Amino acid sequence: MTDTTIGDSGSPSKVALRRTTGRAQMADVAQIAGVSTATVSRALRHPASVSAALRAQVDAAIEQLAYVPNVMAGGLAASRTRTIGVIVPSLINSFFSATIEAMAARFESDGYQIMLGNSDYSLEREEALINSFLSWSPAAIVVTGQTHSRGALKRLLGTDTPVVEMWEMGDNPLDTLIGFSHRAVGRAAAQHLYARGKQCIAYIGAALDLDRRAAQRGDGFAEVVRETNAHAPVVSGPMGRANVANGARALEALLAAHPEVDGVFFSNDVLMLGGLFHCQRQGIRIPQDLALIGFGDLDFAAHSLPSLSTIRPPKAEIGASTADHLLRRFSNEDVPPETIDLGFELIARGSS
Amino acid sequence: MTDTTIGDSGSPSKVALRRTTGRAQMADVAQIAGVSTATVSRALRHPASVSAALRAQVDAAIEQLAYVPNVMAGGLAASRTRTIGVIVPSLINSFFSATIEAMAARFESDGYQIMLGNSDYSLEREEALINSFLSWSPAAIVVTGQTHSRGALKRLLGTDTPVVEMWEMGDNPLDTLIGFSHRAVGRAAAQHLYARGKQCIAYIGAALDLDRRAAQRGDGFAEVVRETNAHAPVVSGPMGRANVANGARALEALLAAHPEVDGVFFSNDVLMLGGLFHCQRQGIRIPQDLALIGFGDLDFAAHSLPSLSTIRPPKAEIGASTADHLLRRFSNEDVPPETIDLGFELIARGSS
DNA sequence: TCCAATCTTGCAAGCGCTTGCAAAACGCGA
DNA sequence: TCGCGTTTTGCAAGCGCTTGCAAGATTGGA
Repeated sequence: MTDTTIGDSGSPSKVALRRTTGRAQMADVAQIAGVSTATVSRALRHPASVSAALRAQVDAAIEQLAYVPNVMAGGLAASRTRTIGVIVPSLINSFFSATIEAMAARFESDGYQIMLGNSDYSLEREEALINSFLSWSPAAIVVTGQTHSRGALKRLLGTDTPVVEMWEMGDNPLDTLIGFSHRAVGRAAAQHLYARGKQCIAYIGAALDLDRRAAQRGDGFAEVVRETNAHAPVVSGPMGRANVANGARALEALLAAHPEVDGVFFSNDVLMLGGLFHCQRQGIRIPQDLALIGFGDLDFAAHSLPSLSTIRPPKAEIGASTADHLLRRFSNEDVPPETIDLGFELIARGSS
Repeated sequence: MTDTTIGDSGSPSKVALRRTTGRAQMADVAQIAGVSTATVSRALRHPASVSAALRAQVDAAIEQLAYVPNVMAGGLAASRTRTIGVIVPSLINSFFSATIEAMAARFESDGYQIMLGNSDYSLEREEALINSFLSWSPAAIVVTGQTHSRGALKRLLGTDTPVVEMWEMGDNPLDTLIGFSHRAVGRAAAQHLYARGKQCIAYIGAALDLDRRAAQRGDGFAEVVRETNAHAPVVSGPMGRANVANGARALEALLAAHPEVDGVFFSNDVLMLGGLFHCQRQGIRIPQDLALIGFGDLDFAAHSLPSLSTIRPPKAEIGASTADHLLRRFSNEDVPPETIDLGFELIARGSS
C-alpha cells in the first residue's frame, strides 16, 4: 500500500500510530487519480465544480479501489450526514411499515440512509431517540405525530435540522407537517354508518391512552354521534394492543353491555378482523345485524367474507411526500416549511 | 459560552473558522468538571478506569449541560460505533418486524442503535447495504439468510466486524448463525397433513424465486411427499407477494388444476388467510374437504373460524438471541462464533 | 520513613474527510 | 499577444472525540 502524505507534517520525530481500518481511503483515490483529496471530495459532493476530465479520472480511481467514503469522517468534517432519523411508534403496525418503505425507496436513489427508531408509543422514548439521532448530525428528523415531550420540543426547536411531523394534521406544526385529519376520519366513519341506516353506533379503539391518533378518530366519531343526537357515544377501550384477539374480545364485551349497537367503527382493521371472526362465530349477520367499518385498508379487508369497509389512510403517500419535501429542501436552500393534508378515502364494502 | 482550548495551539495567526454545531461538547464538560477531555472520555467509555470522585464530577457536568457525545467524532477516533447494521428482506413482513423489535429492545439498554436496511429480497441491494453500513464502522452486521452475492461475501469476510446470519440453519456459516431449518418446517407440515389422513397435499408459496427460505420449506415438503410416494408433489408459485389476494387466487388455481388435493401447506399465514376466505366463499369445508396449515403463527391464526393450524417460527427469539450473542461478544473478546438452532413449533388447530 | 509498584490523570497526536482561501489555469475580447 | 474576469485546483486547518504514553499521585511493605 502506498504511503499517504496526509497528516505527516506535524510530528517529524514520533512515528504516527495508525489505528486505521485498512480500507481504501480518499488519499489513495487522490493519488491514483493524480489529484488532491480536495478534488476527490468535490467530485463526490459537488460534481459540477470539477472539470469533466478530472471527474472521470476520479471516478475511475474510485471504481478501481472500490472506494467507499468513511461516513464518520465526512460527517464530522461537514457536521451533517446523509442520514434521516425517522421515529415511529411501532414497527409491527403495518401502517408505518408502508410509510417507511415508500420513504426509504425515495431516499435511497439520492444516497440518503434512514435511521429508524421505535418509540413504542412513549414520548419519553421519543425524546431519547431524538437526542440519540441528533448526535448523528442527520440531514433531517421525521417524527410521528404532533405531540412531544418538553425536552423533545426543546431539542427539535433548538436545531436547524429540518423536522417533519407526519401522520397528523393540526395547528402549529414545528416545521413541516404531512398527514391527514384523524378527527375527520372519525367523523366520516360515523356519518357513513348513519347513512347506512344504523341507529346506535360505537367506536372500538385499542390503547387510546397512548395512541393519540386513534383517540382523535374516536373524538371525531363521538362528535358526529353527539351532533346527530341519536344516543350517547359508545367508546370502548383502551385495552392493549391492536390485535385480532382484542378486537374479538372488545366486540363481545361491547355487545354484551350494549346489545342495541348496530354499527361499529374499529380504530384499526386488525381489530375489525377480530370483530368479523366473532360475528362469524356467533352467527351475527354482517351488515344486517351489525355493520363494521375499520381503518387502514389492510390487505385482507378487500378479500374477506364479507369484504370489510374501511378508511384508507395515505400510508405510502405520506412516506413519498415526506421524502420529496426533504429532498427538495436539501437541494434548495429556500424551500419553506409546508403543511400537506393528503386526505383519506372511505372504501365502502360488504360489511356496511 | 466559555472558550474551548482545544485545537487553538496550531494556528496562532489565523482565526480558527468554526463550523460548529453549537451544542455542548466534551471540552465544555471537561472544563466544568475541572478535568481533561481524556478523563471525560474515559468516564464515559471505561468508567472503571476513573476515580469515583472525578466520575461523579463528570457525571454532574454532563447532566448540567445535557451533554450528548458527538457520535461522528467518537466513531472517527475509535473507528467503531455502537451501531448494529441489520438487513432484512422486507419491513412489511411481520416476521422480521418482530425479530427487529426484540433485538432493538435488547440492544437499547446497552446504548446500541440499530441501523435498518431493507434488501427487498435482492442480493444486489443487500450488497449495497452492506457496503453502506460498513462505512459507518458498525459494531456488528446482521443479515437475513445464508445466501449472499460474491461482493457481499468478500466484504463480510474481509472485515473483522462480527456478522450474524439469522433466520436460517445450514452449513458453513460466515460467522454466527441463529435460526432454524426451513426444510424441517416443510417436512413437519407435510407429515402433519399425512398424519391427519390427507392423501394428496400441496404447497403454495409466494415469490419462491426470491424468498430462499420459502423455497426451502417447499423443498422439505416435497421431500416428504416423494418419500411417502403418495403422489407427485404439487408446488404452486412463484406468484408475487405473500398477501391475502394472492393466497385466495393461488388456492383457486390449485384446486382448479388439481381437484384431488385435500391438504395445503401455505408458505405464509397471510396466504393461508386468503385461502380461508376462498373456502368460506366457495363453501369448501375445512378441514373435512381441505386441510390448511400455514407458517408464521400470525396474530389472526388463533382466532379465525376455524382457527388455523400453523408453524410458529421463533420470531422474537431470533432477535433476542442475536442481541444476546453480540452483547456477550462486545463485552468479552474471546466469545467464539456460534450456530444456534432455535427450532420451531407446529401448532395444530381447527383447520387440519 | 523511604521506595517500588500500582492507579489516575493529562498531553497531544491522530481518525479521514470537508471547505475557505488563494494560487493556477483558462477563456476571450481588444 | 496581453490583460482581466472566471473557473479549477490545491493547501491546510479544522470537525470533536479516543487513546498510547508518560508524568503525577497513592499505596503498601520493609
